[in-house]
Amino acid sequence: MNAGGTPGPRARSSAKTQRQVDIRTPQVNMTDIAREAGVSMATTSRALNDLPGVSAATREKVLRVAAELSYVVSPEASRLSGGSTGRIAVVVPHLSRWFFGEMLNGIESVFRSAKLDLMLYHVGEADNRESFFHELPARRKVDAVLVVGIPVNEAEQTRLSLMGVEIFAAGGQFASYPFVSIDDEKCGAMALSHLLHLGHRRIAMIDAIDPNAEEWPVDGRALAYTEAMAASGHGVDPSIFLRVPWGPEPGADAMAQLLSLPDPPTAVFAHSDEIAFAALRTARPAGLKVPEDISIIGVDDHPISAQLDLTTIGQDVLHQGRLAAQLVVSSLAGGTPMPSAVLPTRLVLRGSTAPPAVR
Amino acid sequence: MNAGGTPGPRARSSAKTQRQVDIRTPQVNMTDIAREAGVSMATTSRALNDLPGVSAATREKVLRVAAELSYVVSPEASRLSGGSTGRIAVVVPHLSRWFFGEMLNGIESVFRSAKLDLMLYHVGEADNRESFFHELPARRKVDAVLVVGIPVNEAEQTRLSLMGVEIFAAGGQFASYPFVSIDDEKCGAMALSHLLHLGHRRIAMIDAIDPNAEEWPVDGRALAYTEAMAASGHGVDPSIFLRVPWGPEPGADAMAQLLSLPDPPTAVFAHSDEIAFAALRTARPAGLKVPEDISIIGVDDHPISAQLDLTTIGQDVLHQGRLAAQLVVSSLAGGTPMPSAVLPTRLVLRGSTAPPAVR
DNA sequence: CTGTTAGCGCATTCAA
DNA sequence: TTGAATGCGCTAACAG
Repeated sequence: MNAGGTPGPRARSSAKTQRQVDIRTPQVNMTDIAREAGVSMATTSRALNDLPGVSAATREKVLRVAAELSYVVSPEASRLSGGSTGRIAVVVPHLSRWFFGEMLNGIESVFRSAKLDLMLYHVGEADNRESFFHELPARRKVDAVLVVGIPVNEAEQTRLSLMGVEIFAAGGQFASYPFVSIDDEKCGAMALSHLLHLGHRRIAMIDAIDPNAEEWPVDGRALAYTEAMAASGHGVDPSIFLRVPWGPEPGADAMAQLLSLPDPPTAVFAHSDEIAFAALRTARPAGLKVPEDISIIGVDDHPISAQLDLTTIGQDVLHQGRLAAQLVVSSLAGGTPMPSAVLPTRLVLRGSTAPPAVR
Repeated sequence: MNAGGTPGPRARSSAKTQRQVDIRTPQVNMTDIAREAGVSMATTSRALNDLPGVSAATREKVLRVAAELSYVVSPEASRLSGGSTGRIAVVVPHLSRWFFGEMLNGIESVFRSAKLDLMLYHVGEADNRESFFHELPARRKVDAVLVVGIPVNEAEQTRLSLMGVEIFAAGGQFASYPFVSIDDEKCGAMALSHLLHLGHRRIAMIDAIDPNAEEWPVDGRALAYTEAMAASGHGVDPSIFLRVPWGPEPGADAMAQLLSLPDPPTAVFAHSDEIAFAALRTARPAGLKVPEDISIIGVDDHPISAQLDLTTIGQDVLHQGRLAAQLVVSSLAGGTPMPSAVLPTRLVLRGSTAPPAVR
């Protein structure tokens, strides 16, 4: 009976939050724009979704009306009825480090132009990581997951793909799912090659490890270090191969430790620029000049590195982010999948490295 | 006819992306768990949503079955049927600057524990800004918008509130909507007070302006500078009050310009630490020692500031982010609204400031 | 305390 | 090329 034109259940009496009145602007829905455009909902839907089977004139009219009423499809309803969510989850292990901000920057720009919404998730500790992989994919909250800088283990991969969510990676390591990154080993090799060519023999490394991660096979940069040292015939001296948690303090402590050695290194390869900054900062008060007394090289080409005159192995993080996002977009679009990409790194020569002082 | 037990419309032939087969794991839905638990969907829903009116036994049984089948309610369906979206839009003007990363960090942590999803939007240029405010609010994509570091103009506010989306701000300025920030004027006053107390008379400011913004009433830090200089009786010399675009290069250029003056300043107040870094970096090659020849003070207490021994006006960005997010959460929860907050700043005394050299 | 019923807004068959 | 009808999975009245 009430199927006629009566208000019906539309006027919900606002269950829990007894608000004054439900003054919400009447939400424009597809029915409205269909009526306004003088066509059926089916046609409206087709026009809006750019599907075939709609005359140009009709489509244009629908789009115009939709624009006028500033209508946007409800992602919930669209989703429920079988479409995609139009959302991508981006998972990062850190938010206040330059590298991840830059990645987000690149990723966001691509998603924005593809009209995809970016859902940001910060997974640090193991527990929230577990809850992330458990909860997020559930019920298809997103169409895909793009993880930045961290590995996804087997179980997590399985869970995601079971839920129909594709995985992509940026800035991590080579993975079984599509990814974009640099070659950390080559990166390390470049740094070591530079130092060795300068004539350094006693080269230290301050490697940064993530206490929360236990799955990355081996840190490529550290691997390159040990290999290069071994290959050069100098061998790896454990006392100058330090692995510390990421951060300024641990980095500074490691540097101090190196400098206090009876036979300190003449050069230091820092896992990343931010660690190198700490090393630079520690060398000076210790009475050492960079690069005269000790050379320091980092990785990233952080914006501040130029200001500190730090020699580094540069990578184009923004580009990695963009490329990874494009990987996602193109894959979702369904065309031929883009291949994973390994981006080049480059030696950025500045003033923090020089030949060792003659003894 | 096909209403019986035939595959029916479930086995969609995947319109655009002719995938191999639709091998998706059969999604468990509420109907399944209701059947399995031997109760109705309504009861199941109530049990799952922790609503009253369900016997303890029944509830437990439902929860157990749900757990066994690792079932999670579909947020889409749940929302469609009348709830909120559970999503908050966070709008930032920059992504690769420390300040914004730290803000995101704080914000994300609160949203995560409140089980809200964070949708990240980067609005830089005016055009994408316009499209953001035009597209986003429509159709309840989010329950609220938290803007970081930028103002929202009247039109944008109107548009959002019309769509039933509440606005909140973090790290910006005082606004008509709920916000959390520091007092930029007081912040500037602290810096100036410090320099004046040290005995500086000729104090420069390198202010960073955002070329894209035109709406912030007046930059509080710059205002404090001009006021303090005027109040101290030294007046404002336009030749040492520089306003440049944010960034290392503009900052360095500004510093170089100051140093090339016939009567260079003895102290520099930089809009933010990152500008101060550039200033530090520029002073040295020019043959000036910091702080002996020139004092430099920044704002933020960026992690690298400690390493560069930069005196600065510190602010707790992480806390601002958290507080702002809590503002959103509590408001959405519907209880008594939390008040806007102005967080304190502090003088972080380091080695880049000292009394001016006696002439 | 529990089940029945009716949509939420949209995409998608199928028939026209 | 279009329209009418159906259901996506769930919540919220309303009865029992």
